[in-house]
Amino acid sequence: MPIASTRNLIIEKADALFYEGGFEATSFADIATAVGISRGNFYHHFKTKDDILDAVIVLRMERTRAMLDGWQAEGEGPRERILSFIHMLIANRAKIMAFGCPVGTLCSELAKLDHAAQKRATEILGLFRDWLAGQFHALGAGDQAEALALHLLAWSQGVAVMATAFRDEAFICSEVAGIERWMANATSLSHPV
Amino acid sequence: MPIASTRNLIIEKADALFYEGGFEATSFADIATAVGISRGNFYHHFKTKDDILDAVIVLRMERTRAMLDGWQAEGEGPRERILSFIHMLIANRAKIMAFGCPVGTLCSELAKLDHAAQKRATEILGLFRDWLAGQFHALGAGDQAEALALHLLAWSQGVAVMATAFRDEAFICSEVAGIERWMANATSLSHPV
DNA sequence: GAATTATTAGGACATTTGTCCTAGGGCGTC
DNA sequence: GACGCCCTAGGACAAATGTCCTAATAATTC
Repeated sequence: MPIASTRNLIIEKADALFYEGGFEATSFADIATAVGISRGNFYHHFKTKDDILDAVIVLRMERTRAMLDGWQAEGEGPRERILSFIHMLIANRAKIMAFGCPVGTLCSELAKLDHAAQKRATEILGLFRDWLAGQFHALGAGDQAEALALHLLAWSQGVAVMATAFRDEAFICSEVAGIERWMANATSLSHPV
Repeated sequence: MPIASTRNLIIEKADALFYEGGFEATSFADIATAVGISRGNFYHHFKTKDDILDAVIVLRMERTRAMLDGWQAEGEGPRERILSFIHMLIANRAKIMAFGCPVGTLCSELAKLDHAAQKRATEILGLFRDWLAGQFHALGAGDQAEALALHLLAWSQGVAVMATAFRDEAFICSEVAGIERWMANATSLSHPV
């Protein structure tokens, strides 16, 4: 856990505000107010808004890596690890219904803004993809591992978008159940989708 | 086809700009420039930015309804109609890779902005859901029809998000092929997912 | 304790934002 | 030809935006 320096506080609050309100709609003033510092102080830590975005992406990458490493170290099998990933949809359902998936919505927004950081944001999705591919590989999926990983990522992204649009908690649960059924079906894993 | 009045031109351009740049990031000036009129003229047609958004949503609803009605009238069976829906992912892949799904990204953005129009935007997704549910019902899915419709909608939304993030055309194609396989499998249709 | 650096507050700056007003031009109707 | 009405241009307006400067304070180093 990093020290609670002003800089880290800014990144923390910016992370939440970018998630809950979007990058474009969140202003310097919003973040400064949330942190409780003056706008002038802000400039000492971050020269531009894009610099904050970069820092937020770095933070999210570190947290994602830490989360994946944590699941990896828990000692259970790849099937259980994949379920840990999927159950994020349940654990974070309230926030997902309100704001969507933090990574997916950021990638979408940055794509529309034609923002240089979009590539880096996508790398977070890449972390999930590679980690999931590793799990599927361990399950014996062979060269289908990455395709299965991408498919599962897309599935969860779709659930997040729909859950946000319809504010439908039951839908999240039924889709997660569907993924669990899909995971339990060994045949599906050698023949993707 | 509506007449090309200034008002309709504004809605048309706003529709494209909202899609390609996002609602929040698109300004009055952007739309006025795209249409080729002065900002003052603008106000005569739309009092607020939200009014334009409403008009854009109405336009998209009409176009969606027209598209669905068109597929309905083509005389083929429900299975072919559902495939028409899915093949939008292929037909619009260039735009989807650049800007995502017009409806999904709008719903996500409006959710973050806590915008009053989010509900209306979601109704466009509702049109697709109800139409798809009708097709699944015609396929004999019974009371599973709506669940299947939501699942397929989520699937396509997920593909759109991933395609945007990774700019991956091959992924779109392979997922569409997966959906076609899923559609061809009658067993899946009585046991969703 | 002095010197240097890091951090802070407050505000300036030009630009852009959404919104709104006014004045005039083009139009058809009496 | 005069009237009224829709449409248009241009700009005014306060507020907010990202960016940047200066001066004062706090912390660290010697």
